[in-house]
Amino acid sequence: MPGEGHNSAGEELRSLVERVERLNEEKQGIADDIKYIFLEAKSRGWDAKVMRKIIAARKVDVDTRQEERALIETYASALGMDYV
Amino acid sequence: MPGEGHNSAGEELRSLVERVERLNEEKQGIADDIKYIFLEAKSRGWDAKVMRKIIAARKVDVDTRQEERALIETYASALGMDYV
Amino acid sequence: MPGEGHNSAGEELRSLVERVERLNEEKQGIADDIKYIFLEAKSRGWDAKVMRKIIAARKVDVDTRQEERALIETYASALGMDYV
Amino acid sequence: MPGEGHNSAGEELRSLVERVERLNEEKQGIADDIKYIFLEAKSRGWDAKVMRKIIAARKVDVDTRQEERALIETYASALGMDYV
DNA sequence: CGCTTAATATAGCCAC
DNA sequence: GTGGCTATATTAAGCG
Repeated sequence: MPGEGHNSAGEELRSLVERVERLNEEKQGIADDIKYIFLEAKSRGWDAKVMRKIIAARKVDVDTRQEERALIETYASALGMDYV
Repeated sequence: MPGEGHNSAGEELRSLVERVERLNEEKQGIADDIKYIFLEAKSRGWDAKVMRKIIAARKVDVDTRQEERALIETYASALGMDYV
Repeated sequence: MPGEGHNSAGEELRSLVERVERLNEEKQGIADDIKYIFLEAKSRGWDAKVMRKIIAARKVDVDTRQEERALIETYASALGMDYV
Repeated sequence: MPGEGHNSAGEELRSLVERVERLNEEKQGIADDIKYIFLEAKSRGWDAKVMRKIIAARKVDVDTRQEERALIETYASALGMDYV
């Protein structure tokens, strides 16, 4: 452990731990906000499961996906595989 | 799907989706901050894995933790294992 | 814990634990075999990273993927999003 | 890509990929077997989570485990925490 | 509340 | 040997 013999070692650790805990709380708060939005959407008749799929799909940048496909297809064609 | 026939249905869905996406970005930002703190801690000589255990332990009370440990020791003893 | 008072409880637990451990060893052996194949492929000039992509792509059944896309596109069109 | 111009290059790649796929299937089969054992254990009243901890513990020797625990306690004490 | 799926954490591997 | 990356294992969330 760092700072052996210095009484400030515990303070440093405490500070690091508390910073993480504070951020974890913020993160949880945001997760709660998201959950609330899905509840709201559901109450308006939308399907949360499909919404999640859309959000996941949008997360993958189109260009990145196309680049990946080009790379994959180069090799896939060598296998004669049916990659749609 | 709600609002079939109203052109505002897509807008409502879009709004909901974008609100979730915005919050997801914030959440990811915080996750990155946390990761950075663990890197900083590591660079100062602290063990990130142990820190995570400490942070998890601070979330549950002493009794709960003792019960979990007692259960593990019971299983270990049933196997004739040295579990310290 | 089950079998409280029966001396066979520990035997049952031991049996379950040892079955899992045995299977874990087998699984590890196969993982080693796979690692060896990638080393062999590399020595023949193939790119392991791309091979992994191909393997992952083949794992997703084409029909399943197309069904998912149809579902996603239904909703995506409501957002006017450019899902390629 | 190796063997450019030789029609056997694709076949070599295919062979490598299929060998990996075959082993992945075997590996998955074993993973399923393990999952089944935990279900069986659960149905007999054992706690799968505790069993996993026991199995993990059996992989490391007593000294290592004691050192890890001592480190956690050192951190906890630096924070003035009750860690039992 | 159990069962399935997503998020997170850990560990192993590879390249630098 | 350190740091990023991938894969696995564990945990939490969501859904019926």
